[in-house]
Amino acid sequence: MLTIGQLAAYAGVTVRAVRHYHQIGLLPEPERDASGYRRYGAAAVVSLIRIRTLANAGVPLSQIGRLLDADAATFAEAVRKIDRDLREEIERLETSREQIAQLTAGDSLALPPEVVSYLDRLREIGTSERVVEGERDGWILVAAGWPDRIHEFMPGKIAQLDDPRVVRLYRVLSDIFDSDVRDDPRLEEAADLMACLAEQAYAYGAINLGEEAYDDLPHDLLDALALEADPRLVRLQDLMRERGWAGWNRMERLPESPA
Amino acid sequence: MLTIGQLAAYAGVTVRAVRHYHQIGLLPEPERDASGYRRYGAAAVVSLIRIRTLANAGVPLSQIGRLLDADAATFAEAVRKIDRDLREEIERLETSREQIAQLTAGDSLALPPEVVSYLDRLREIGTSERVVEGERDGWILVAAGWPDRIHEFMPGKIAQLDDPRVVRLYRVLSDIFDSDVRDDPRLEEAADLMACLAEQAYAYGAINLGEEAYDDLPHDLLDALALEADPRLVRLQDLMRERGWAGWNRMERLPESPA
DNA sequence: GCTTGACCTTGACGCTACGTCAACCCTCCA
DNA sequence: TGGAGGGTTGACGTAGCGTCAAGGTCAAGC
Repeated sequence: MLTIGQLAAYAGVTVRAVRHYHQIGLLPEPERDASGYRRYGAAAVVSLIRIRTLANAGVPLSQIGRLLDADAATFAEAVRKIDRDLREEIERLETSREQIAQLTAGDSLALPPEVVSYLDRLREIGTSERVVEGERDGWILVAAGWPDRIHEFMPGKIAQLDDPRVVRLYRVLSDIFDSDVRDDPRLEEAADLMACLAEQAYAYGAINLGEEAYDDLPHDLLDALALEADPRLVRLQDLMRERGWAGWNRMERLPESPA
Repeated sequence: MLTIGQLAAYAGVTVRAVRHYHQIGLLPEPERDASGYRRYGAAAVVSLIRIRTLANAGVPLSQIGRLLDADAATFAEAVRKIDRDLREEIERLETSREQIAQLTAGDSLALPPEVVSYLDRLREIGTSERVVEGERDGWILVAAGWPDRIHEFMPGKIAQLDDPRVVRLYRVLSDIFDSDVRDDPRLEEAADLMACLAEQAYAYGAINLGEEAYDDLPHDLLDALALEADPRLVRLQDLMRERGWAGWNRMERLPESPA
């Protein structure tokens, strides 16, 4: 007669595993000797080896019991199902591997490559890290909610960076938000630039077009994100309203009012 | 301000997952409103999306916190390690798939193919299912403990089945163990056959040879297995001893005694 | 003002396949 | 006779949430 340790050693498993199989009813509890020790016969070794063979093949313990005394057809069917599960799991992990291969560093996290190069170009034209991070977070929201449509936006955004007024705008914004001045006079200049750009876009019809096409974007979420990032943006929003523009991520021309 | 449900919906995760991230400190708990509800800003959506991006890529939650604000070098190193882990896991599952592909049906469980064909040949020569199962269990023990050496045994065992005396032996044993007779007279015939075969093997030197080479086999375990399977084998063992042979799986010639 | 349904709260157990104490008992060997 | 090295049960820990349970809250329609 064998002790639990000897049984485990013969089958190449741990004592704990054997007790676990007892607990879940996979291996029947053997007789105890006078001192309460479990005592096993040679047949238990065979049972245990058969269990381990299936377990090593990736069969969940909950199914091994049924499988061990199933007919050939049932067995084959179960084996097919387990193989399917394994294939799916492997595919999930392969996908994970591809995903992490994309994650080289900070920016690329949750962002498609064209946005990453847009952010890089922002840095090149002298945009401060704070402002770039703000842009990044905004694009993360867009990329998460509208992964397909982001490809429509980016070419235009990247092209904008060739406009010297846009470059100037980002530099001014960088200066403003890198300082701690509460009512920065440079906010006026920024507002002027933005109004000017909005005017142009409106003339080209880009804004009306956008209004319809991008109606489902989470503009309020993007607005909230910006305002959370820096309260001075509230002031900038006011200045824009003075110039006849409302909204933040989506510009709207206000009805003319007696100023 | 967003409720937890809205936050979760924006990021494409479950409410439970968000609460879990709070619990493990991955996502900071937000302020509560008057009624105790959690209220989130837009920045929380960005944080949550960044977390999910890493989690979807297979990064364990316990590491995501460190990773989100790590420098590029640390990040790259961590990504490499995670990729290694994923590769290992995939390889383990691939191995599992290969294993279950082998497990077509009953016998092949835990047995190499040559043993399976040996068992099939046993059936062909008219061996009963009970005896075949006994043989199978014995070979499972041998295959588990000495997976390499089993290739040394099998050719000889398969060749033995061409000997009409061996065929006769298995048929007699099948008859005996399929019946319920306690002191079956056919046990005598079985003993005669076994003694005869042992004598021949001894003459060819197969037994002495085996004695040294297979000294490390678990003969006592194999003996125990047989005796557990059917108590009538004890009687057969006695009969063999009368004929000058001891042991069961490994025969030994007894010293001649005045009988 | 009341109901109803959808949403929020905390707390707790469940899942897989065991690993790892803790606290204690039993056996064997020098 | 004592110590090493077995064995016993019981309980918690792992990863990442799912899924009740037992309530409190909110918004809408009557």
